Amino acid sequence: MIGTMPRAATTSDAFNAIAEPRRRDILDYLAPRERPVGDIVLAVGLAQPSVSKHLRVLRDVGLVEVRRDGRHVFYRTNAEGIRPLHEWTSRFERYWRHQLARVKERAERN
Amino acid sequence: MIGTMPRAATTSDAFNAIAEPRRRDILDYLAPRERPVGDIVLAVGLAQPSVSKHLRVLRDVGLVEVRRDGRHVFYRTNAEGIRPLHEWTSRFERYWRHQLARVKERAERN
DNA sequence: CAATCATATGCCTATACAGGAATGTGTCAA
DNA sequence: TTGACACATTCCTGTATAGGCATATGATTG
Repeated sequence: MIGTMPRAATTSDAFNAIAEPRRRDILDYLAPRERPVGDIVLAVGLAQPSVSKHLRVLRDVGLVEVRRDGRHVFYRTNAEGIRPLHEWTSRFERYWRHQLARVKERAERN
Repeated sequence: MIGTMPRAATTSDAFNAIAEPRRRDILDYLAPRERPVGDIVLAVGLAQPSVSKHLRVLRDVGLVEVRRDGRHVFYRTNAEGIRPLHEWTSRFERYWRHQLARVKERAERN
């Protein structure tokens, strides 16, 4: 049998990958520029193995890219991978703008 | 003991809630206007209990709101809940714009 | 009140983590 | 080659699903 359909793998797509807060922390930290794993460990305050595992997930879904330089491994964000997420959320942008407009409108009537 | 720290609950925040594709389907379907559960069931092609459970999650994180009218329960999106997601992804927007610019640049040199 | 429609909730199971601890792997210096 | 440094991977465990199925709940009508 195929069995049931549990929660999807974190590596199934960017949406699942960024559901984890620490992975967003990592991406935030990497946003300005590439960093070696050791720096990421210090920045996010997690154990090194945990960080490596998170980086593995981010790498599998294409949210980060890797470059090796001697003993150091540098990670950098691949913003292109975040784009689908941004585009999906953009679909609803107009709605909160409308809401904001309504709120303002009400405020101005007082 | 507190135990280990497994994957966060889907109801912990919007990021976790929308990690599930069917929930995004539901939000997409609700985007234009409110709908009763029965219509959502037909639209997403899931069993009614599954849909109700997804709606429950979306409701718990504030991504949808409910209105009851007789036997029918109408759900509508609360775009405000998607906003944090949009804003988080916006942080990286400039990067893919830069990438796009670089790609264009290369193309124009040929 | 009974029957029915529209939803919601409970139970069960296979699956997928996330972190901790220990260990493996690759690279460089002496 | 040996030791140290920088990361990656494996194993283990408690927790959190997502869907199927059965059932409970709320509202409407006869």
